[in-house]
Amino acid sequence: MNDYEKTINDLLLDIYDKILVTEEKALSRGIFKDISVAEMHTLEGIGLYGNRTMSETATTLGITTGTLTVAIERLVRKGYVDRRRDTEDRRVVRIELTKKGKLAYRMHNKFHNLLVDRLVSPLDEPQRDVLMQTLACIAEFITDQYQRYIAENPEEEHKHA
Amino acid sequence: MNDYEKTINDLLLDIYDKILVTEEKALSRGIFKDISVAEMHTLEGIGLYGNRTMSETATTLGITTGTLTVAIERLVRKGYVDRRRDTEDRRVVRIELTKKGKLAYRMHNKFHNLLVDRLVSPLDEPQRDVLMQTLACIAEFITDQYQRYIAENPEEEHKHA
DNA sequence: CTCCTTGTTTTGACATTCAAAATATTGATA
DNA sequence: TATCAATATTTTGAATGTCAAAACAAGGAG
Repeated sequence: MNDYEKTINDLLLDIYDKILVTEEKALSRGIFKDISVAEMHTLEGIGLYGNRTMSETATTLGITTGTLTVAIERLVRKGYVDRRRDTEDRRVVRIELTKKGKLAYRMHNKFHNLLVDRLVSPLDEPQRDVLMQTLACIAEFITDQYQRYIAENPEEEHKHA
Repeated sequence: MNDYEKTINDLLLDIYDKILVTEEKALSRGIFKDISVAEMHTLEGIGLYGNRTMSETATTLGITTGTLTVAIERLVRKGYVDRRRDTEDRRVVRIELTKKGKLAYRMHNKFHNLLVDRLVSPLDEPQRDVLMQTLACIAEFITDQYQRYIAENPEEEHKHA
């Protein structure tokens, strides 16, 4: 491990260490004090263009449907999510963000947007291309690793969005 | 947020998410199957040069002492940590990694190093520069937010290592 | 109509976390 | 020295997040 790699490693550790706490605190002070990072993640999984089923959403989030049932239970109670049975196939449950849920989603996204903006704004056009290539390359590698694990456990097809 | 920024955002989220899952799976299939990511994090908090107290370690990890007590309980039972009362001040409890704990710590470090190595090895020089810049920018952004939170809560000085 | 399949919920278990109460020890002081 | 406040840790009770497996409900093929 050379100096460059060591620095990258340290940066990654630092980011991972602080990001969760920061997000959690940002949430707990905002307008939507009553949802956790995990719950926000669930809102993201449902997405703005709702009408997705429980299983679809669970797959997106990489959790079991049982876990999602419990999470949705709470989010419905808190008024962030709407849930109703499909009229065509009454086994299916459709979930959707309420107005409040969508608002929370957008507020949280602002945090991400701010970060990305900060990231790309100092870069000129060629550098932006390089950034895109770099991230694409890393994403490809890590997806590869990820798929390898999935391959060993074919039952868990966590198709992360 | 334009298309370019949206793609960057999606790539970042995807990478973030998959690195976490990869780490978790790597642990659960490695030699030390019986410890979770959180437990490994606790081992990291204790560090190789042991003899730290419960409170010191809890502060490093950003958790309460009560939470740490429970975690250490399990890690002692599993043979990763040694715990004994300080002979000078018998209120104090000193914890330390066992041989097995140190081995696990080092193995996990290797995993990180290998991951970073594989991540950057396909990148050319300009890509590496952009990567470094980008991570530094993210770390700065997060640290910034993080500091803002610390400033509002001076009592909780999470001095992350 | 029966039975298999599919989508969801329920249940039981465990990990992680906090806040607050309980416990043990120290050190200062009346 | 006996007492008491402060300090370090553990214990307790509660919430959240998670899974696997069982239970339930509905659809669809014969």
